[in-house]
Amino acid sequence: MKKILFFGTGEFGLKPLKALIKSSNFKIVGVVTNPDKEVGRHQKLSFSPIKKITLENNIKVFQSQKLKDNSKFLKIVRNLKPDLIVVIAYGLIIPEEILEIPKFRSINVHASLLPKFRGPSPVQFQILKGERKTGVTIMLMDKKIDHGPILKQKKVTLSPSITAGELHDKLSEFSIELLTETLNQWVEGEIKPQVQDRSEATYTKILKREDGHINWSKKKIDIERMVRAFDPWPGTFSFLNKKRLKILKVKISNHKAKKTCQNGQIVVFSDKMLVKCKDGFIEVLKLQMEGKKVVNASEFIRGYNVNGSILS
RNA sequence: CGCGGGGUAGAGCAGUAGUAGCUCGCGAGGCCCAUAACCUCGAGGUCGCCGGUGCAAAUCCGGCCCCCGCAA
Repeated sequence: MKKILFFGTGEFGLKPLKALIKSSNFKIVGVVTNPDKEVGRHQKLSFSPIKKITLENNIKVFQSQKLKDNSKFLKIVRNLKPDLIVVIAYGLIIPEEILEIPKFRSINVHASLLPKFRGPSPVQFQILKGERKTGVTIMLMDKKIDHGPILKQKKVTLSPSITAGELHDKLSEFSIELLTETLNQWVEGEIKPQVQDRSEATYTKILKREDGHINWSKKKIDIERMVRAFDPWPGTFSFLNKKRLKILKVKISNHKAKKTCQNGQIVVFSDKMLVKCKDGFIEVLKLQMEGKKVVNASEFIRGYNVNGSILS
């Protein structure tokens, strides 16, 4: 049984971690996850689902603000004598001196077809860019982010209506089998790592809340993709009368815009809510006014008199 | 005690002291070849809960419950 030290914080690694815990070929000797945070409306201290499942299985949890130049943590890892390190959605950069400890190296699961969409937000950016294919890559880690040699990769077709949340769950699910299969073959020496083609590399940045602010002078297809790409996080929004209006679900409209319409202007047509953008209208289907509940556009129109108002 | 908005008819909203309203939905009838369109009439609310101050409270004061935005 090979000993694995697992690094993970995000939901993405939850199911794969569960699978490794159950696996008879591997033993999780510890889980490293980000420190507990004050979270939610009342700033209550809470910890990640990864930590919860780890504690439930009586596995040691390590939480550290920083790993770089942290000799204490380095010592802990050395003492655990892991055969492998597995990193999924951890959230911090892991120093090379730690990655180099295990005999079978350190392995990362990444939600894109590397070398494309390296970086922290592959799921969102693949939808944003309108990719047709996506997938999961299992790779060896080195000093650079998402740069190491590929062990295994599996492609999936990307549905044109999927949201980031749905794709995230789908790829996470998809990772379970791929990871265990890859690890088994890797420790048996059955896989030859393939170096990434550097010339094909693209990068994603970490998304911030403000990135969800819709620019209505963009094309309708870009806005539609953005709404799906940022669902559920960071979400897309606009402002109506200085109040924040979350735009939760939209559809590309085929209605022609009059010349007098300006970008961001709301046009109520029948019981539809259309918003002017660069090359036509986006139909808003579901939205939420600050402090209010989520409503369908038809309900929203009845209560608020917004025909002709401008979203900014 | 992180900051803030809100709980009014089935739905979404307006209404800061004096007999509760709008849009939609619902019911009945009408117009029409016909209709999700239009017209007429109608049903449906103890205004989140409890207490207080007023001649009078959805509206002012206090407490409680629930929902939500920001922030993380």
